[in-house]
Amino acid sequence: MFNFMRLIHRSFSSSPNSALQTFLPISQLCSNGRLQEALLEMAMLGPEIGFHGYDALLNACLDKRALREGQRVHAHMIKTCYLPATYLRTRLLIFYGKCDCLEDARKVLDEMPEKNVVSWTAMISRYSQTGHSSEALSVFAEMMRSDGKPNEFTFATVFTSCIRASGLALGKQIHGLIVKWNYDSHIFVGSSLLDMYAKAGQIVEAREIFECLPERDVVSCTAIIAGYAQLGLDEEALEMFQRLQSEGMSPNYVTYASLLTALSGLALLDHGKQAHCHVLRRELPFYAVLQNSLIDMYSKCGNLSYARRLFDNMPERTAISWNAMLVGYSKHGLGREVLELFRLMRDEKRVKPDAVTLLAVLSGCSHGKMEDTGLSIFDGMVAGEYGIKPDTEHYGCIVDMLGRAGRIDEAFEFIKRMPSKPTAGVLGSLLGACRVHLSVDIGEYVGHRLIEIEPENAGNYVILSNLYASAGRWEDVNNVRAMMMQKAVTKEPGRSWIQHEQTLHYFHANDRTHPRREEVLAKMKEISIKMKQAGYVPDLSCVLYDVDEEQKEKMLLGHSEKLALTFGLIATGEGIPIRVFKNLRICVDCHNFAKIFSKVFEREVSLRDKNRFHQIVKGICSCRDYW
DNA sequence: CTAGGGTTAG
Repeated sequence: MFNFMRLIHRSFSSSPNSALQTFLPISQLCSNGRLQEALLEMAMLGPEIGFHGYDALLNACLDKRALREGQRVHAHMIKTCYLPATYLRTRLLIFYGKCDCLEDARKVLDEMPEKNVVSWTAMISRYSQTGHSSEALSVFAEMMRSDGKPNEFTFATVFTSCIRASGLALGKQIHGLIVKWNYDSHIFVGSSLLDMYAKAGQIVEAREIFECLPERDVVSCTAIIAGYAQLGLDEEALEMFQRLQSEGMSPNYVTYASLLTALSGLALLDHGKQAHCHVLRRELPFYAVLQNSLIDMYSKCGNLSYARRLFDNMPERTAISWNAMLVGYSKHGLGREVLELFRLMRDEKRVKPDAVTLLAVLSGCSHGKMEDTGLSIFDGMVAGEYGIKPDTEHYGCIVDMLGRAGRIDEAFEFIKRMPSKPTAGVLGSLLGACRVHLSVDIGEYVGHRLIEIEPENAGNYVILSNLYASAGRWEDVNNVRAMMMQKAVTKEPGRSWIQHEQTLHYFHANDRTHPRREEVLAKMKEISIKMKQAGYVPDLSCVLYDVDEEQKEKMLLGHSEKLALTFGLIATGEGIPIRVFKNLRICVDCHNFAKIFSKVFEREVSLRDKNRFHQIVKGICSCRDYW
């Protein structure tokens, strides 16, 4: 009896043309992965394939992302005048969406006589995932107009498009809606919502939403970590990472990518290496995103050879991989390496250079003292050679480059030639150059225009007053300071830090907070004598206060990077390299001090400031005194 | 059936 049944069964499945058995075979063939045979079967039949048959076919096509096969199924429905129900139409929509045929998906949606939450949401999220934010929003708007009720799936996806396409205003309105409908404590909705606030720079709001979530998971924690890291609030990012771990969650590869951004910012090489080890030991998927952030971390922590090794071993490099590596060379002032790598990138033709690539290349020319090469690359961009038209940022980069080289007049002319109005950033970098090269006339003009454009930015007042100070125009200095007191918010204070035994030691100018400050000051007194014997002459023009010379010298020795260097000398053993980091640009006097320091105490010194690296060995700096 | 977090720029 048993054998007999099996015989019958076999004969059924081996004679596909008999209309009697169609129904079972199609779905069975589909679930066995035999899609081609199922399609053959389909071709022999009419609308009697029915709901289950079509559903199975579409599922199989979706599984394999088999676009042409799916199109045949769709065509078959039309040819046989089969009228699919909302469910099947939605499956069709999802199929087209996942195959990146968004127009076809949209057509299916438009032609649906009855749309439900799932069909609306599937369309919105597909638009959102492929970066079509404004389309996503317009479908959402249409959904609201036609009385469609969004659910938690819809809200979880819509905030991403809000922030990308239309700023925070719309997002806030929708936020109001979800509070009314009680979706705001849903974890998917909440993490998307907090992410939106974080990306808009409203990190306090983001944190509040995070804290109000009834439960937390890796994704919501990662969202808040990434939010902090993207705003440069690196310590807060680290804190949240520790909290994630202490609450027993396992970081995933996205979490590590964001963590590494924060570690790069703080230049915590040891922690970065630890993170790298964890990733390898826990066998997390080693996606390009993660490798890119490792490349960035190593190069920003001064370890270019590790970065390059990772880069060389990548099986599949994205544009971001190339960009991260280019930026690494650029920050170390290695202009020729930047150009060499850029050439390789263009030769390889696997990925196209993007706007950031060209920015990195131009800034590489800038830091590497190769202005003329930079200018000719810029001309190439204008001529369409790289497929990237220069935007404001590229113009800014050229202004920065010319300014750094002391070609202030050219930089000024260049700004006048810009097709759009110069942004505050562009003017700011020219003002900075005027300060460095003591170009008082142009600096005065630019400075006052900048203050008109952004009166709240304290940095502008500071640089302008410094410029006046170095020209000895103390009355103007006082005027500018008075204006600043009236209008501006306080500027970020300069500080330097150094890592010692798993702790970051921070120093401000004339520090009064560090527990070992007395010891550091005593040591500073001692070494300043040795330094002077070795040829250190304090550069009093770096002091921007109208005080006597003795006072000026004292102020110079109080600079935060000198304190950190001195601490490094006390805290570490002979011959150990000292690595100091500063949140602002390093001053000329401190640079000179560090060079002589490295010679006198036989220490390699590595200094990373806001813009770049200085690797100092035996009194010679990798920047060749050009920065 | 539909959903959230990601790396590079200065």
